[in-house]
Amino acid sequence: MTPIPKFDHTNCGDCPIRHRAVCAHCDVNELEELEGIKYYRSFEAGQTIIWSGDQMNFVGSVVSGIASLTQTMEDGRTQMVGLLLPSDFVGRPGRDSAPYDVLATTDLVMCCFRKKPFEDLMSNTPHIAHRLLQMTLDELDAAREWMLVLGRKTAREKIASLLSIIARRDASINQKGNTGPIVFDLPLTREAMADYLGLTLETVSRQISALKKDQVITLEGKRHVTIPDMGRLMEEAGDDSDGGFLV
Amino acid sequence: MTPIPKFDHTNCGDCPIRHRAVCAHCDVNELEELEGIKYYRSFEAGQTIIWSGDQMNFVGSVVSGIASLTQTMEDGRTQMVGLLLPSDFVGRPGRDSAPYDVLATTDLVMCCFRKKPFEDLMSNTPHIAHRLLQMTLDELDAAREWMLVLGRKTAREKIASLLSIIARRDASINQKGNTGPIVFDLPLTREAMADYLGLTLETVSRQISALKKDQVITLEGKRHVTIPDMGRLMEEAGDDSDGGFLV
DNA sequence: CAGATGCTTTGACCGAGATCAAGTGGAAAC
DNA sequence: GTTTCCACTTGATCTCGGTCAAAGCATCTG
Repeated sequence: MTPIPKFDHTNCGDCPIRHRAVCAHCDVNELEELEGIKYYRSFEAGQTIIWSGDQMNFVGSVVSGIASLTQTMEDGRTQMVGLLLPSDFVGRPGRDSAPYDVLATTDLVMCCFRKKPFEDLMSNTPHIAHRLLQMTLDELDAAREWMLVLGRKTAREKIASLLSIIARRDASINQKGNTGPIVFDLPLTREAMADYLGLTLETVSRQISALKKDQVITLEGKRHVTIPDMGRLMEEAGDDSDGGFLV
Repeated sequence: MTPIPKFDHTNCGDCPIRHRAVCAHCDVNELEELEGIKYYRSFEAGQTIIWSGDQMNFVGSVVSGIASLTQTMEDGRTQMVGLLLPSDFVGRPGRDSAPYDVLATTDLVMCCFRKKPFEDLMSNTPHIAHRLLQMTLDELDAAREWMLVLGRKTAREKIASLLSIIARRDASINQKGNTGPIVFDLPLTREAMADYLGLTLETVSRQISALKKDQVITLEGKRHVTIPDMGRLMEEAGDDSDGGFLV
């Protein structure tokens, strides 16, 4: 059994997501207030964090790991509707039941705030509300980008799109020079990718094999991906290769 | 040639979207400030309001009519990513170029604010910022709902989903008693529906014919729809028939 | 070691929806 | 009136991705 990831810093100043999360714009005093109501929770890969319809008595930020928002129909068809990376926000102030299942896709640490105190704090500190608005607008843009992928792209383009998103994010975190091949590990199973892309896991597998055969990507094992030419991948994704993207 | 729709009220107090738009929570003083920077613009059906990539020097609310946000790939494939109804907000404070094409789907009136003054006003009036956050979160929910439709539903379910969304909205505006058949006019062409649903216009047409044949809907002309049994339509859409929806 | 178990790959076949191609019907234009 | 136009419908055919089925492969278990 995987040990639950440990996490025990308590000082926001040391926090790895300090300047990207909902608290990004907070000054020292505001941060102190937040420290008063925050607590950490860890989840292991596969765990359900919140069930759709459940009461949500906290909101929070992903500190490390990946979570996903998922919708399921009665007959079992499921669609991932959000991929939450470190610094992303979970929960909606002003609403108390969850509209989606929230799953830990990898081992995960969250920085949680009890909902009521957070809401109170939010109404007094415009910095938090403003940052949350920014983040929500960014998520809305991402969701709309994804609607194009779901509605109009072919299976191959969908896979290429997902790979380029993951690659881009990884590049933005690791801050490397942007020349040379990009290397990363897929944080999702084939099934999770399928749920994200509106495909079956078989099709995901086939398209990954095809991209490998055509040397758009290289695979070591099932998860370790190398992208020799990012421009090529973007073409395969059907995007402008100039890739004018905000991260 | 269709005359451009007229609109000449200037008093926010009389405005039909007064309590649903971004100004919903404003008090009299705030409203007065808004009145100072607002102006109306009319568009006729089919006009492009903003091109993707253009400088946006205003933001605003849809007062009447319907606008759509659309993304287009180089080869012409297009996906609608937003359907803007009266009271919905257009534009993003803090960004100056548009990420999508904005089209007038029907004749349209917008209440516009020059961007800079609006941004300034927003930072001083939490009522506006807060309302905008609410509205953005609602749009994000709608976008995620739509991701399930695009990713996992069949063509028939997609059409039924779109019809039930339009029906539900119409019911919420017209505030009728919720018994008896629902009647409305489709505000979209077959092609616009196809762009919304990630289908071709031929498939849209076929599925509408099929729903008619199966008596889920009745058609007079091409656009006038009657829904004898809303529960039945929801079943066809693949939704829980209890329809726990916020409007 | 053998046997599970979970994730992944691959093959064979099928069908929903796309594509290509006419044709309909109503309203505006001449 | 008839011509044109546009939104829409319907048919025939093709194809991409889904479905069903089997097997590969790594890790854990006893």
